[in-house]
Amino acid sequence: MTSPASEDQAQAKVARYQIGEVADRTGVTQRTLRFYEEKGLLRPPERMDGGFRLYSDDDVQRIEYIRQLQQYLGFTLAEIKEMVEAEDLRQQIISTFRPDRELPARLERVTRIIGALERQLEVVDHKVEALQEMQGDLRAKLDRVTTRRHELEEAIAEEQSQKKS
Amino acid sequence: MTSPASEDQAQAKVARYQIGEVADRTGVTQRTLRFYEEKGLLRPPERMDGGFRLYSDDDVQRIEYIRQLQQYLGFTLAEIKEMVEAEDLRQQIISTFRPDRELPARLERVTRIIGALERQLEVVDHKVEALQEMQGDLRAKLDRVTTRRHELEEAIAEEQSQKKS
DNA sequence: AACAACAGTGACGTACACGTTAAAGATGCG
DNA sequence: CGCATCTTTAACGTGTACGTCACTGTTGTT
Repeated sequence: MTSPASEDQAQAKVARYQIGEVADRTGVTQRTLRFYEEKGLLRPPERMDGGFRLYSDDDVQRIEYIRQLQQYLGFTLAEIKEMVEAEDLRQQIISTFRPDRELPARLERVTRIIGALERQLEVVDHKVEALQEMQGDLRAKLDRVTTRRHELEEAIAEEQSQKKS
Repeated sequence: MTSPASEDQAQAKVARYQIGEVADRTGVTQRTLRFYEEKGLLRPPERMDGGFRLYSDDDVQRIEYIRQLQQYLGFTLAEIKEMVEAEDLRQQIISTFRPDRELPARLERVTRIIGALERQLEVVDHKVEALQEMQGDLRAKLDRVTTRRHELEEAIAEEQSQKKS
C-alpha cells in the first residue's frame, strides 16, 4: 500500500480526455494545446504511463476561456497568461483551505489577486467603453445611409413613373 | 488654362503635415504609416515636389480610428481594411454628389455600404456582449475575493487582540 | 553653396501565434 | 500478437505587423 501520495478524494467520475478529444471538443489544434502548455497558459496536465496527456474538465473550461479572451476580446497570449495566473492563484487559495494559521500570508495572496482582478477589470472596462462608442457611431452611420437609400429608392420610383406617363 | 481638373473649392486652410509630425501626433511610427499605406489602410497621401508625403487632418483622424480598432478592439489589419474601405465608399458617395442620373448605380453602392456596416455592427455587438459577460464575471469574482479579504482581516485582528490579552 | 536633419525606398530582421512535417514510442482492437 | 491509429518531442516553416538598417534624395538654415 505504498501509493504515491495522491488521489484520496472519492474520485467518483473525474473524466479525463486525451489531447485529441480535447482538440475536437474545444476546436483548437493539438499543437496549440501543447503550445499553450509550453507558454504557461495551461498547467501541465496529468500523464498516463505512456506519457499521454490527460486533461480534466477544468482544463477544457480553461481552454475555452482562453479562446474567448483571444478571439472575441483581442487579448494577446501574454495578457491572457497574466489573467489565468491570477485564476491559478485563486484556485490555490481555495484548495489550500486550512482555515487558520498563516493568516497574513493568505491575506497577502488575496490582496494580490484583488490587484490582478482590478487591473483586468480596468482593461475590460476600457474596451467596453471603446466598443460602445463604436457601436453608437456605426448605428448612426447606418441610420444615415439607410435614410439615403430610402431617398434614392423613392427618387427611382418617381423616375419610373415619369417614364410611364 | 489646361488645368488637370481639380482643386476648385476655396482651399482656405487645408493643413498638411509631413510624416514625422503625423507620427508624433498619432503615436505611430513613420514606418507604420508607410506600411499602412502599402497595405491599403491609408489612401496614398499627396506628395510635395520632392516626394515627401503630405497628410491631411482627415488622414490623421483615420489613423487614430485604425489604432482604436486595432488596440482596443482587437481587429486584424485585414478586418480594418474592409472597414475603412467601406468608409472610403461613403466618402466617394458624398463627394460624387451629382444629385440625379445614375440613380441605380448610387443605390447599389449605398446598399453595399449598408451591408458592410451591418457586418461590422454584428461583429461589434458580439464583442460587446462577450466583454460584458466577462465584466460581470470579473466583478463577481472581485466581490467574492474582497469579501474573503475582509474575513481575513477580521480574523487577524481577532488574533491580535487575543495576543494582547 | 554647404550642411545637418529629415524623408524616400528597398531589404532584411523579429516577435507572436501557431502550422507542418518527421521520427519514434504508446494504445486499442480483432 | 500484429497493426492501424494515436501521441510524443523536436525542428523548421508561415503569416501578421511591424522594426531596423543602409543608402539616396530633399529641405530648411546659415
